Amino acid sequence: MTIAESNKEFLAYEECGLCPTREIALFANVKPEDLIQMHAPIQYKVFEKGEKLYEIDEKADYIYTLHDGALKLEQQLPTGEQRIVRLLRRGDLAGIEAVTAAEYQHNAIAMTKVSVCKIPAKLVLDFSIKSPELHENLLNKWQFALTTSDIWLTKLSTGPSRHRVARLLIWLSENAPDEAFFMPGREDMGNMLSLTTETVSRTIAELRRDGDIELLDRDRASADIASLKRIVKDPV
Amino acid sequence: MTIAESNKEFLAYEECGLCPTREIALFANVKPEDLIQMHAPIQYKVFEKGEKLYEIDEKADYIYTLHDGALKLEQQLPTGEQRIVRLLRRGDLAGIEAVTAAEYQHNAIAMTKVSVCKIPAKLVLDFSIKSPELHENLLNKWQFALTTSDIWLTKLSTGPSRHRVARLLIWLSENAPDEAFFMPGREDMGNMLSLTTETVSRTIAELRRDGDIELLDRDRASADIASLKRIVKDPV
DNA sequence: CATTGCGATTGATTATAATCAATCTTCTCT
DNA sequence: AGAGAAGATTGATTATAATCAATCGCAATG
Repeated sequence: MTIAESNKEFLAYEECGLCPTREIALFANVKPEDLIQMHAPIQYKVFEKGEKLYEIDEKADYIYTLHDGALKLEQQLPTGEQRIVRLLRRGDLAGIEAVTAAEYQHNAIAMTKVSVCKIPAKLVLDFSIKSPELHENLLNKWQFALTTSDIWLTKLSTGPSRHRVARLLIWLSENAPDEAFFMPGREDMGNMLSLTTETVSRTIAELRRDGDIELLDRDRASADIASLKRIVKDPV
Repeated sequence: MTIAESNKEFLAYEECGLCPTREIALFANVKPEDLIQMHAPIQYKVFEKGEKLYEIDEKADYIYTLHDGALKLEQQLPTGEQRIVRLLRRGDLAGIEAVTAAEYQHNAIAMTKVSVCKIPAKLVLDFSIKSPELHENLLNKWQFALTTSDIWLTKLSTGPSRHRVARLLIWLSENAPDEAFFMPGREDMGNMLSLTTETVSRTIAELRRDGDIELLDRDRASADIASLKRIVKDPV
């Protein structure tokens, strides 16, 4: 860990007004005077890869805005199968159910080193009534989560393995500014797509042979998006 | 169509306060004085089986509360596959995205004869700021939709066909007061489970032979829930 | 009452993904 | 640098679901 990175752990934004993630997160457009009242009980935190932010059935008192890194929300079936139901990135909210439900509904696990703001749910609920901006943001975040869920159902859980993997890669590469994007481990990918590790691995290998993707790192890849879209017949 | 049924089409609840679905729907607990202001622009409507309430990319100006019947929300892939992402029943909201988004994100199609209230989205958005009760209901409905979506991902899109079908039947039978519950056609079931019509049909036939379910009607069935739960290792 | 048509079922075959098992790679830790 | 562990890949085989193709059953229709 570099010195710069380790410092991050102790860094706290004195005011949410200075937070670089604010404009894409929950507090976008919230009036400065409201923000000042809110920021005090908010904690800035860092989780290492593999750490758990919260777990299923735990009392849901906080919601988290994600500044950096990737986070998975997973559920488990009595048969033992794992299912990753969402993958969160910069600007996304984890534990949003804390606003309306008593317990968390997923295990939230850092897939990379992750930095978040930990916000008391009660604070959000109270202010969402006072601040129309926050109210609107909250509805937007909720809608976004639901839309994403729909995408996962239609695009990532339907069709042959080759299509599913291609669609996941397309989705991962969206919002990635540069060529490279985060590619989770094969097992995690399998748990997002309802496929086994081996099937995902074989499919990735195939796509590599065909020159559709290139692995840059353990968890970074670049892709020929147009080519991937051709596989799933998406408009390029 | 019986006379009673056809009359329904012309029936309108003069006041939302009298609506039998209110307590489980969007306007639960909303103050009577707020309700009186709101109910005027709300229309009571009936759709026949197969009719479309709205379609994808259509301008989203209304949300619908479902009084009776079953409604599917579906999306389509460029490859032609259909995916049913939600199945709505009494008390559920269709087109909830109208509150925050410009266009509908699904095709909404009646699976049975359906009765709804058609509510201008703008009305809901405006009042959700004035009425804390409506605000809370809206958040709850949103959370419920998301939780359901998660269930569909984990329980209906994961594991072997037998498990998926069993889990769908369990889910369908929940909230069904009596023994009988609504069972969609095989093709629709397939589009909920990412399985083909034939596979669903074979699985249903198997469950019938094993005495786990019984078909009462074209679209009604009763099930030995405990037995189904045993199949998917759910706590009985 | 026969006809039509749609949805459901069943059968035969093929395609696909899961499973079981063995390396191979990469990263970590000493 | 070397040992070990975890993850990824590849191979062989089996299980599972898709596909293609009939047939059946039931309800609506003339």
